Amino acid sequence: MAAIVYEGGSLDGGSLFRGLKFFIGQRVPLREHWVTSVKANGGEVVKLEKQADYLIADPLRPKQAIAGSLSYTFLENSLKSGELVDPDQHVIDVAEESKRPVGAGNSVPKRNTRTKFTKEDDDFLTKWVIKAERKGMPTRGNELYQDLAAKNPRHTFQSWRDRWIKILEPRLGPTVFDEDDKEEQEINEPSPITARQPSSKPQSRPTSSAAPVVSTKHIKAPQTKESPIRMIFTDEDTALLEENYDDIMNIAEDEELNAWQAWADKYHIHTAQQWRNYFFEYVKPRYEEKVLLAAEKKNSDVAVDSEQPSQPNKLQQSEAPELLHPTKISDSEITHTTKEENHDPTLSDENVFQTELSSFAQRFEAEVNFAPLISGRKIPLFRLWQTVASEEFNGFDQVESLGQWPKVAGKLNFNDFQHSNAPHELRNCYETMLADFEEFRKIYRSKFSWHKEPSLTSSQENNLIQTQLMQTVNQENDTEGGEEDDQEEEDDDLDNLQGMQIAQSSSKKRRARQESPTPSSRSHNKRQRIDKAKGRELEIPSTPEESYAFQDTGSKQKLSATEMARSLNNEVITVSSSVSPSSSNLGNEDEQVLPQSLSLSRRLSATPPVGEPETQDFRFANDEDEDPDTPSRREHAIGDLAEDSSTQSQTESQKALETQTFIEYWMGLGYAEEIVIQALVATSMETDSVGLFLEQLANGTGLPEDMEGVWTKADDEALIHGSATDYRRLWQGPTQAPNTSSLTLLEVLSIPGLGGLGSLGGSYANGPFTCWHDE
DNA sequence: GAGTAACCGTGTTCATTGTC
DNA sequence: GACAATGAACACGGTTACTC
Repeated sequence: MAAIVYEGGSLDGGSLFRGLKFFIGQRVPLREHWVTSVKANGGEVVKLEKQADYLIADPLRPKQAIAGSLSYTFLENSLKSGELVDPDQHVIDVAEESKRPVGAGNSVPKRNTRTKFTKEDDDFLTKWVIKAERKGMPTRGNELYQDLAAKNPRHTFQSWRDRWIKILEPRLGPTVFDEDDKEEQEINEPSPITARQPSSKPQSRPTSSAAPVVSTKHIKAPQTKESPIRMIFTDEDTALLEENYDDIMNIAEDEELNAWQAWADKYHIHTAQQWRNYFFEYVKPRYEEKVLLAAEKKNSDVAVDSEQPSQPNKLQQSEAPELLHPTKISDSEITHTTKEENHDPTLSDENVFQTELSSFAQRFEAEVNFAPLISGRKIPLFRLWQTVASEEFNGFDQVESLGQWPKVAGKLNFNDFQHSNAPHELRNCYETMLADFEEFRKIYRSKFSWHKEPSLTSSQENNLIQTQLMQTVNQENDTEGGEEDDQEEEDDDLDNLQGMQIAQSSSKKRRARQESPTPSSRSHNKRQRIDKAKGRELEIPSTPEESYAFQDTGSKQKLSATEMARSLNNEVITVSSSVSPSSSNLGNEDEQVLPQSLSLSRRLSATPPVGEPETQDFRFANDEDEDPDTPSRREHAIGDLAEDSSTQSQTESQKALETQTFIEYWMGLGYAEEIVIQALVATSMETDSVGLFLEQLANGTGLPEDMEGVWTKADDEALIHGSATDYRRLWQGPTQAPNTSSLTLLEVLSIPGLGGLGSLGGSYANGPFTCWHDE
């Protein structure tokens, strides 16, 4: 062979590569040069690798080289030498994993024939992809189709993938579901969607420019192919899906395909896939977020909107009622006793429910999720409360004993097949967040049957409340006389002592110490259920009582009147008035009611607490001067309560009995008697605070010194020099606190000039207990 | 031969993981 | 935390069998 050497790429022609076919990779350096050189020397550059005798590639890119490829140095050296050099010396060492043969390669089975996609293939593929998508798997990756190809080798995974991406997904809907599917659909039970979809919905709706658009990630058909299906979803579309949220979520997995197709058949404006994508990508997250926000908003509303009287379902009406209660349980379904007796407003008024539960939880530093996630759905906690507390189920204990949680789940539209775990989750949810609340309310409501008093109207209750407050003021005025001028500083102390009790109305006297104590400073309910939430990080916003603390004076009375109309407070107020509205002895009245109930009610965020009248002694002492309306209201209230005045003379034996009851109650909860007594002493018989201290005393951690209601050494030092010495004799120390039979403290509460319990200092666990009287 | 669609390869982007 | 390595996901385009 005549060797023609082409130095520097000269192209004078030759026969060096005559008869040889080369495939030169696109990324080979100086590719054009090599192509020209090959052709100039009689060779042929082919377009297909498999047509080539030699594959020329870049040795610096072995991964891109085909197995058996030669480096371009083969051409270079051959041209230099004028003869073909040994190709073996120029073979590119292709990495094993990247080796691939010419053409389809060996990594996948080479198919000599094409396999047409049948309808069965398409259906199989569609169901496979939808199923995967529902599990959150990517539908455009390789893995999904590799698995599919392993299960159904009629096509390669690439082919399956292509089929879906290029063909089925764009046109999904009308073409995916063939007659066979429809027949199958007819055989199966009608899906919830088809069974419950509204019959009068328009079949087409105007397009809203502001409406969200289905993700083009999944649906690109209208952009590439002729399709009557529009991409824009209107608010009506959204509302339609939200209305059927529960039903959609209850669709069994194997029914989903047919259900969406049926849905799309009825609402032709979108394909089944579009409807489905839109629902899961937009409607469902949005819906759940709305539920959550609605719950949170209610909490904040409760804190801020203190002057608003309880308006049943107000929020529900204003904020997507169907959202919060897509399948609302009717009041009649919940209870038939609402109008006659013992109506629990928490069952009918979500605002009340959330208010009271928030307060209850706050009391125990627990966190309440008003939109808990159950089997992937966020449900309003109120609905769970309504359902379990309804007459049909009659509370947690009955549901638990009768194993009715599946039935409860059914009531909440959980599919027993698809959401098999929903009953268990609902139970846990209820037990964690509602069981104690329910128990509390049961005890509380049964304890005070007065609530069933049918003759006591709301206005009467309000009047009772007013009267209670006014009588408290009267008592104070009668006993303190002109000492009111000196009350300001004392009020601060009272604020500290009584915490939120005064917060509602004594706005001007708020001090930093009234701020909510740190979580660690609060004790917890001893019971286990509540403690479950103990470890959670508190996210409860500023306490509602804080909000009330800044109510203007003019609103105080109104606030009391309206808020007290709320159930729990009504209960307490009525108790106070009916049992013994002894206006001057706060402690006495506290002891008249169930300790836990009382303490809890005092913590109720948006409502004046149980012992409000008593605890407002000093507040109203000031308020009297500020509020010109007070006298008239007082007269009115007194008039309403005239018959109760006879009950104000509580005997000491009654007091002793109540004190005993109080202590026994807490002992019944597992606290040692001395612990209860110590807590009582520490709180100046402020039963509201007892619960806060009991746990810490029981744990041996002692009482915090920076906690409201706990009197510190520093406080004592500052205040010990007053006329309190007159009363110091009453206290010998924590260990000598009044026992269950001692009413010494109770007597102190009514000592003229002392100002009731409010002016009585608390104690700290390890220091001398001190009473004082501000000069 | 042209058109279609099944099949395939490759480059880019991005998220995850491991290392420093 | 920064960086690199790795692999999955994705988009795009090429190849080729098949049909008309």
